Amino acid sequence: MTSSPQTSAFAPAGGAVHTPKADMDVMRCLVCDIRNKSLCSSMDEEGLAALAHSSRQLLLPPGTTIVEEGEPALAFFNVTRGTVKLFKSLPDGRRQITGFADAGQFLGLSTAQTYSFGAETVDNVRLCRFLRPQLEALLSDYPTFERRLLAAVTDKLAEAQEQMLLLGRKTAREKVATFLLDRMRAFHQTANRRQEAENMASVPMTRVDIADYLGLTIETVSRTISAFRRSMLIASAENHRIRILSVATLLNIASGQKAD
Amino acid sequence: MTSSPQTSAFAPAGGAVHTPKADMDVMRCLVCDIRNKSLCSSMDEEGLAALAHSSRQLLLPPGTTIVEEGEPALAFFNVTRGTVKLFKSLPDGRRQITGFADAGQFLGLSTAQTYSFGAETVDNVRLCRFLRPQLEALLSDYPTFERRLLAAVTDKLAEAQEQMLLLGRKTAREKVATFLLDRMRAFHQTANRRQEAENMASVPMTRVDIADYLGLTIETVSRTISAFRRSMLIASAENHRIRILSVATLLNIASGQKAD
DNA sequence: CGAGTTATTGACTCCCCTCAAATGATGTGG
DNA sequence: CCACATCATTTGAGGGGAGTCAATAACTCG
Repeated sequence: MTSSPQTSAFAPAGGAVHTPKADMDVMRCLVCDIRNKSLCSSMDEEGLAALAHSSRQLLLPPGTTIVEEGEPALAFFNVTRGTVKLFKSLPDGRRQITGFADAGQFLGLSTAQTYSFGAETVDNVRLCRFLRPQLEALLSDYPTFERRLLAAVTDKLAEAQEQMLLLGRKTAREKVATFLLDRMRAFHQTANRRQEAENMASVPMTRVDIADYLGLTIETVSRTISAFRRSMLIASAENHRIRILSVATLLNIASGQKAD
Repeated sequence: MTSSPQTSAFAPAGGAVHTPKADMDVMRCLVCDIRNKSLCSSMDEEGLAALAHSSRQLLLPPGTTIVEEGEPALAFFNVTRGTVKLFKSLPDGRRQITGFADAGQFLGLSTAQTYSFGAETVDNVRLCRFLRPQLEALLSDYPTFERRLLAAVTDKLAEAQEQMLLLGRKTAREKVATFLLDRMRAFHQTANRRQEAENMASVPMTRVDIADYLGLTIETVSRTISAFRRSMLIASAENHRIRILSVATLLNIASGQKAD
């Protein structure tokens, strides 16, 4: 909504006077700590400025609705901090979480007029919102950006297929093992210091969310995690974190070998 | 393989002498009966000629492997007739079919060096194969084609999310009802004559495939279909076809209402 | 510290799986 | 055209893994 005059430190010479706010806005993507990950990595400096110009940054507390199933698909988002859950529901309230979008992931793409899924923040989330016309302009103006988005959606599809294998054919034990390893990888990718990330998994979501993601009940999730803890495969850590004590064993379990 | 002399009435005037083979090749997409559906619909006549030039047509019998899990991802395919199954497997043989690609659907997209899934024909299949460099050239040369592919992948992702809801949260009864309705829609889209397609579902795949698609066993699939038949919700027809007698009731079941 | 939320653990149930056998469909050669 | 082999599907009987219901324990945050 705010249409501010945009002339930045990197802009070609010109005498325009501009507000600090506008300055900050155009800088946002250039200094963003995930500009080299995610879709944004397809952009050069000029492109990053265009991204900043096309988007608006949002800071949202845990449990905030980002998009609602069935509502008009007006915007596209890029997560730059925190974790978002995507889900679909049945009329009686049964819910399936189809994925978690961590920092660097996008969400909100739709060819239909309305969203076919809901999205909600898990923890404190920072994201960039692109309204649809602006996203389309970016796609047209920056072929590398469009190519990068195509690749990102393709990756998401491969992920979805992997998750279908999990939901349709894995046991509870295998599901939870897979989940913990995935969370370890996610933490590894988003953690600032690699050292402390070693064998650590970030699990900011509740048991309800985990159950709805794995197609289980909270009781089964809880029992399975307890069993892993008793078997010394994992150990609890502070701040919704779990330390993986035996990656190899969990890998075996996750891929269906019956090795304990 | 059979190259029959093909010089058609639609060929542009011009004195160039060319082989019948080349003629046929360049015409293939221009006369394809699904050129207005699928990705190809993004192309004008010149584009269709480019498509034909970039691809090779394959005719495959049932049970033929198209791509193998873990093999180099060298090609991209567009199904123009028949049905293809896509799947992922666990080391011990458990399998999840992640989708069926009917006429007009694509398959084989991958950002990785290797395919993360397998694909096999269900019945007699005709498809167009694009080698990777040629696909990439098409994407660069025809922006509308790339945009269309992005939309197609986005749709596939939405489908995958719907299937995750099914796999994770629906009962056997709900799964089978959903499947039958989906097959009805698929038949509706690909049938030549709309009249006979009314309430008809094409089910060319075996019980094993259906079970692996729905995350069930063949016995449960069979029992559930038998129960629907006894309840007069469906009736068997010739040629792997099923007539839906009560779409409304099946819709209720598929969406989780307990209405019989 | 207490009220509300979230997680764990236990006892029991049930839906779907497993194992097994019969029936039906498809194709092949005599 | 039929006998026979093979494969796919159906149906039945019984068992088990995850769900349901219920109570307790452990957080979280005024």
